[in-house]
Amino acid sequence: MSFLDQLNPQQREAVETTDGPVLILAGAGSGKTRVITYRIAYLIENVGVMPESILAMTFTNKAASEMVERVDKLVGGLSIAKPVISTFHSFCVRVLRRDIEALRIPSSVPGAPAIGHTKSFVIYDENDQQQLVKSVMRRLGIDDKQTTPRSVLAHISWAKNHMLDPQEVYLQSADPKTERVAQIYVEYKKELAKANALDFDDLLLETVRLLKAAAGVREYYNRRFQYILVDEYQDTNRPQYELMRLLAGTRHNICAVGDEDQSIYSWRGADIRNILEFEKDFPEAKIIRLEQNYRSTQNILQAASAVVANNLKRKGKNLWTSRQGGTRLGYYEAPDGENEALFAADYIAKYLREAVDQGENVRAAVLYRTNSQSRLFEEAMRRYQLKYHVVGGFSFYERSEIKDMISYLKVIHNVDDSISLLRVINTPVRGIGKTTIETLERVALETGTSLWGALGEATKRQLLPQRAVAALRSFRRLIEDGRAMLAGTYVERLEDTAREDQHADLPADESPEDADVTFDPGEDENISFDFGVPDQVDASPETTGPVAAGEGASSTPAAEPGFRAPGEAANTAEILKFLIDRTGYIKQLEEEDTPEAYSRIENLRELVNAAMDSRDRGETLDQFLDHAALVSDADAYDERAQITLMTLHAAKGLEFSLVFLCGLEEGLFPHSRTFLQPDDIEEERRLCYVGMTRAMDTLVLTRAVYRRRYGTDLPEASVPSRFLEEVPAALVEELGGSRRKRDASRTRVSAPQEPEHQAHYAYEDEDQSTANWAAPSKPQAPAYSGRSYNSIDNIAEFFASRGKKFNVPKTLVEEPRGKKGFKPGQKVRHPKYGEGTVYHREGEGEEAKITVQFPRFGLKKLVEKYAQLERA
DNA sequence: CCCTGGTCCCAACTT
DNA sequence: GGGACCAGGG
Repeated sequence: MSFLDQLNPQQREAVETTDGPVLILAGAGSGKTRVITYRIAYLIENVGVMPESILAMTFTNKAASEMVERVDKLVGGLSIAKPVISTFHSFCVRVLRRDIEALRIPSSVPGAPAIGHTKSFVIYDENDQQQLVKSVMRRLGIDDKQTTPRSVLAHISWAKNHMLDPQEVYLQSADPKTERVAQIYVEYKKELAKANALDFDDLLLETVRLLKAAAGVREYYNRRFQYILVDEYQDTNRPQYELMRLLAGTRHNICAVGDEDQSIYSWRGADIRNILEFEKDFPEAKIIRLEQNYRSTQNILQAASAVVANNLKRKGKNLWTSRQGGTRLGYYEAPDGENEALFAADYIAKYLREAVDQGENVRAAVLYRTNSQSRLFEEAMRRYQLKYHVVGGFSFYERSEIKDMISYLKVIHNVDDSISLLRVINTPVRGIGKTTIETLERVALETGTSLWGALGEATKRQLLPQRAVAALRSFRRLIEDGRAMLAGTYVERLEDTAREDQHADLPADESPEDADVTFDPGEDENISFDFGVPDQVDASPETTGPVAAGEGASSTPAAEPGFRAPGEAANTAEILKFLIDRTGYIKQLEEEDTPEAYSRIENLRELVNAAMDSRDRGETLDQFLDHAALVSDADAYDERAQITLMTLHAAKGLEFSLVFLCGLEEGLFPHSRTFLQPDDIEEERRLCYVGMTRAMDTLVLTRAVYRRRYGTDLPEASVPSRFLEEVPAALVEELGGSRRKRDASRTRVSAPQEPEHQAHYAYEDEDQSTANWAAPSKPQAPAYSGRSYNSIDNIAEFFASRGKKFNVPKTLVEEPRGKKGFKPGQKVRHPKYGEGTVYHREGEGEEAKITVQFPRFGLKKLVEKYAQLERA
């Protein structure tokens, strides 16, 4: 095969060793993804393996979708059947949707339903989990001041990742706090079961339990998947490891790929021993090392290797590259976080411009330790009118209006989902208040049912005032009608709906109000807010997979795209429209008549669009919900974006011509929470290694001398990250910063190495500023106080004073004050959001804020002075 | 019962 | 900078 010629001997061996266990130790940039994808192609084309009997597991959706794409390029069009390439969690959901009921056990009470989850289970995200823990703690009377729900949840998750059940946590507990956690854990589990819900960790745990307990199910998957690949093996945790072993069956055609130097998820239970002891698990294993790095220059590789060499717990390896030399690493020491971000924007702007001039297509990334650092970089990029893409951060599915609608869908899908029910029972307000809910909760507890069950019971027992009963009945009908639509048995009840809500007297599809939520068929495909990867991953088993849509007793038979005949099951989009309409959700927002409200309406339309897309893919409601739970818009990693902002964790597996590694300060990176454990520091160092090795040509390290912790606090002086000290000085070039002698603690900057630069530093004017470096723990006002470099003018001034050729964009320096004065109705263009219409204006002169409606981004409030708006 | 505004924490990484 | 929670008035 011709594609094999593109591989080096080790890669080729890794591809061609198809049978038996193989461990591929793949150093950074050594062509790991290439090996996996070629191996899949080789199995299909050369060995004649059926595509659908290949299973590849990754950690992130990003990695999965990239792999799908690359495999498609190699073997696309050969067959309709595709290999299953999926994250661990997505894979588990599919298995559970098919077979979880095999875990059900008959009730001890004759005639009572069996115990255990059904196929209609819902997935609880972190928020849901937190609500659940909170309510359990409230009920147990545990003060959540000392034991916060957060910490309890973290503890429970830790236990789950190590496969400890509540009893084991209790037995191992040595302090009252852990005992309380065990107690909460028990109740938490019960509540999940009652709600027919699984949390993220359960997805893995229950799948493992299922494959262990149900031999038939296990055999089914063992027959189905003959070749298994596991990516990022160094980051597998205990449940993932067991899952892998169960799936490998007795055939052992397992191929694990990993790099112990890139293990960065131990906090999620990843056990580095999995990779270190692969040979013990599979004595017949073949080990293949990929040590040629194709990505980075020698300088970058050498620097990264020097840093990670400080770790004691590693096997050690020799990565080499044929890309001799290269530019030295840059180091820039910014006075503060704002300046650090502006420097990055400036540098990247120049870098990209030069590349364009030379006809090169390059990509740059800004990497940071914590998500909250992104804000400053975003602002800087906007000021420089640079197009950028942020990975992570806020999610579409985290917006309250979206969560509300998703919760409605979840309740319709599974009425026992009490957390979701609680969210929507009075949203929009329908007169069901605290007292009513408390009564329901009490009844639910007494009768051992979910809140939905309590709803009927409380009405029957006449425990509530007439008003509340009426409100509850209205809510109940809404949900029942939604369920009837789903089942295809929905019959219009005019007399009910008319009394309840004047909107409900028409089926969703024909309602005149539909203009709010529906788009013309010709148009709606184009108005898609990109909040998910194209779901080839989930779609693949549709055609061939074991988890066919609507199989068995699934409550959600597949719906035809387009309209439906009477009596046929409604699809997700139709139910959504029905809900929006019947609850009057949009109508209420319209009455609010605020920019924010219209923005929410816009988001709801996007949700309907998403549901229509889902329908067109032939997905059922549960698949739509699974997607919403597992695939966040953070995964919409846009490869075409020239500039990407993200955390170091999110950058794993990616590469960029230029990488900015920012915030290299003790306490931030390495993070302060890792100081206590030497092992944690080693993990931070690996994270640093991962970040550095993302760079192909240019790597710039930066640090801010002063950094603000929260928005308004006084900035604190920082100590340079220890990782900076570990980079060999010979490989580094100072980019106008004041990098002092190696040992920060004894530095008084008494003898500046580069006086001409130092002298220009504003904070050098005052003696005390240098003292801050020696005693950084004490929060202190910046020594350059009185002069803030946050304001635009000062930034320009600052750079001017330093004599640096650091061109702050013109618009920053010469403010076109009052020149614009955009008025409502006017069309404008924004560098990031594109064309929009001015909606509202408030304030005077340069402080004026204008609200602009952008077709794809909804309403944005912008300060006219800063927003780079143009007439369109 | 509902809405508002003030206050108190907080923020590590991800499925 | 911002979400979660609570007190107090309508």
